[in-house]
Amino acid sequence: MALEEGKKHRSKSERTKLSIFNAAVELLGETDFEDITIRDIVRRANVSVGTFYNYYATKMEVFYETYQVADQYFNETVAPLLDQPTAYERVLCFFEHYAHYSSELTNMKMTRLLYNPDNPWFNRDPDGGMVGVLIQVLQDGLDSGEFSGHGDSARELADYLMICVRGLIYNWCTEKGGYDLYAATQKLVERLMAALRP
Amino acid sequence: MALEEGKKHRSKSERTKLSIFNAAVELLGETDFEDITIRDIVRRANVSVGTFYNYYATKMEVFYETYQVADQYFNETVAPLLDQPTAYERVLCFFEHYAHYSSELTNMKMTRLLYNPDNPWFNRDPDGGMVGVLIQVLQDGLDSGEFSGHGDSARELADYLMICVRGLIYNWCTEKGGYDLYAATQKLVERLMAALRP
Amino acid sequence: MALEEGKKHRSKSERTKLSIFNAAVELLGETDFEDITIRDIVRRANVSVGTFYNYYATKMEVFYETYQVADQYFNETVAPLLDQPTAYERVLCFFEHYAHYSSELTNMKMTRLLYNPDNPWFNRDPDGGMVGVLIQVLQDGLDSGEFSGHGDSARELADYLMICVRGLIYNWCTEKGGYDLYAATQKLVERLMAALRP
Amino acid sequence: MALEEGKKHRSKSERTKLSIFNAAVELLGETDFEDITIRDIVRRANVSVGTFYNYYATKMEVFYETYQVADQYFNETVAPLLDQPTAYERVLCFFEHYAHYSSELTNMKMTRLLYNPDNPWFNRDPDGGMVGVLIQVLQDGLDSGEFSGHGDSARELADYLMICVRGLIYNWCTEKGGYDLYAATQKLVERLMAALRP
DNA sequence: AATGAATGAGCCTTCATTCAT
DNA sequence: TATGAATGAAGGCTCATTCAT
Repeated sequence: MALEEGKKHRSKSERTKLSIFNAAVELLGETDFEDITIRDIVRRANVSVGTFYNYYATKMEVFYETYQVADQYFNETVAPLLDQPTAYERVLCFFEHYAHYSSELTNMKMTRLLYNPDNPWFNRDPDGGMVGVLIQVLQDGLDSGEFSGHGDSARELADYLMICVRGLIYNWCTEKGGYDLYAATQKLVERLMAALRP
Repeated sequence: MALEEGKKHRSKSERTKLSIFNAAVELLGETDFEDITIRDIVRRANVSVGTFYNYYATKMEVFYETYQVADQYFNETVAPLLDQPTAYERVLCFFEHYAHYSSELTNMKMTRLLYNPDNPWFNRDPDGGMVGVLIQVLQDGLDSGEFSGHGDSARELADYLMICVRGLIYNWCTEKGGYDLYAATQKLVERLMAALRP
Repeated sequence: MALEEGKKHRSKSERTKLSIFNAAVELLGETDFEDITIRDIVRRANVSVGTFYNYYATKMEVFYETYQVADQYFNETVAPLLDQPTAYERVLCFFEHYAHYSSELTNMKMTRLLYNPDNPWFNRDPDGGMVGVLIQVLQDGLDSGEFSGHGDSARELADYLMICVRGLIYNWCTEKGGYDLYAATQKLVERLMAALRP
Repeated sequence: MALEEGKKHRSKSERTKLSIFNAAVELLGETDFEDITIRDIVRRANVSVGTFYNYYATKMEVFYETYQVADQYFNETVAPLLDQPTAYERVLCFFEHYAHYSSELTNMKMTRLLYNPDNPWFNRDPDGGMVGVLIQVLQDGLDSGEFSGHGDSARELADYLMICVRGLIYNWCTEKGGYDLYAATQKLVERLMAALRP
């Protein structure tokens, strides 16, 4: 993923850290998390093991960092794109990006890792991250009467959608990406939205 | 899990194998799969490492076996219980048992493990296992006009439901079983069934 | 090798022991000694591990027994065949059988094993075994003036020949039996005999 | 073995590797190859197991390395010493060094190990290694008419000599080095050379 | 005599992490 | 900052041997 590409004039230190991070992300796209060794990462990043530990205190840290990056991506890049006229369309668009993001960054092990309660980013306020973006869209739909939560809040509806879509991504992972995640996501979300009809 | 409890007069050999299997299942409920060692299992089963390998050729095998057990359970125990008048109720009942089963046997690691393509049981005919039971119920509903697949087959609808419910179980695992899985499953399935209304 | 074939009416016990011995010998012809497990042997002999230990106290014993068998074979079967007119021909004939015997029974690991000083058969009187047969032939040649030991005794000449021929068998083993051991033995012995010309 | 002793100013890394190699060689002189454990090696080398694997990918590798060292030794050290007037003397000298080398480095297990077809050095061009040195000497003798191959090439004659001398070393090993290998080698080679008389 | 389940010491190998340079 | 050699706990698995049946 072309994360960070727009920025320039990084210090050497920043570039080293980024090369480590990118190497980790790349490997995550190819290999199971627990099969990735520090050696794999530093070999790809062309640095030494010692250097790795100059930037990350443990092996987990570099992976946790991808979580932050995801939130950033949704807040800075995706949120501004959600300008479709109906909330329904905006939900679809949100998950289109979610599918895109997932198919490039996530794999089963990674997802599991990020949801590991040891992850210090795990219990952060959901409103601030990518789910926050979705909640906002759903709230808009509830407010305008376009959706009915049948008693549930926007946050609860977001959980409902996220849980199911993650189930799909999970399934897609187990099938080794053997089908089109975009199309499958779109079809699934359309179905799920049936429950939000007023 | 009370699996196997009804049977009697097992040979010593059968009892040993069962104690290993049960120890593995128990540990799976407490610990990550990859953090469970052979030594952990045999310590709990009160046998030696050598004994473990008398019954299972590799560490994986004992876990794969839980998969078989699940299919058996659904075919032999759950299927006969699905005698409610409407297909809708039977679907709910199926997932009630699925939630029950999952909350006792499954955890995140286990699910992931079982979906590992290396699992020889992974590519078995789905109609024969637990999903087969669900497919049958959905087919009945489609045939009677109680459901509409909107162009999808019973198998595809089963996938839709299973994917989402697994997403829920997965979420439940990440939250360390912090909420009532039965209630959550029931609520989710009711929502999902909105998409099957004719 | 058709060892023991001529005898009849063995007791069940004798037949069991023989089947174990034969299984061990067969495996020795296919696999390295240290890669043969008790399980391999008993599986081929169609008996249980317990039965193995009823007849042999340790894994080694069954292999050591082949040594005895070799001596027997040379004393009982080969010796009577050495009736050629010249000692030279008798030496060639002896090694012809030696090559035959080796190519069917011996492999590198086995040879090494049998020469292991822990082998209780190792330090037995050489005159009694297969080398004894060779020594006799050489003594005859020395006595008749057909050979000259250039100061060495028949025993020393036998060692000279045995050492070199074993070197050949050893080489043949490392090349996985890739050439004709009979022909190579014959050629080698002819060469070695040049040193025994009066 | 005094290999490598002349060199100085080795890096720490080189010294560590050498200490592992030397420990392995030492142990080989005392114990069967298959009875030598990694732990034995590293204990003697005063390094950790992990360090062993920093230098050798498998247990075999360290032993295979002795093979390379042997070739080097013969090419770099022995070959220049073969300056005697007759080819016959040069052959004797070659095997004198061979006996020296073997009695210090080789033992039965080692020889067997090195001849293991899994050894990547096994099928290397023989002309390049120690046998190459011998072949050259024999070729000289054939060219000058000092020897007669009776139809065989220098390579074949070298095989003849090597096979027999290895048989001797093998015998010497089985007798736990209980006699003077130099003297025995000299006597044997002199005998073997009888077959090369024109 | 025959069985085979049970044993457990011990093997090879991996890899996150440390630290002297 | 950067390096990479060194560490060592820990893991999966093997197999000769024992012994109750």
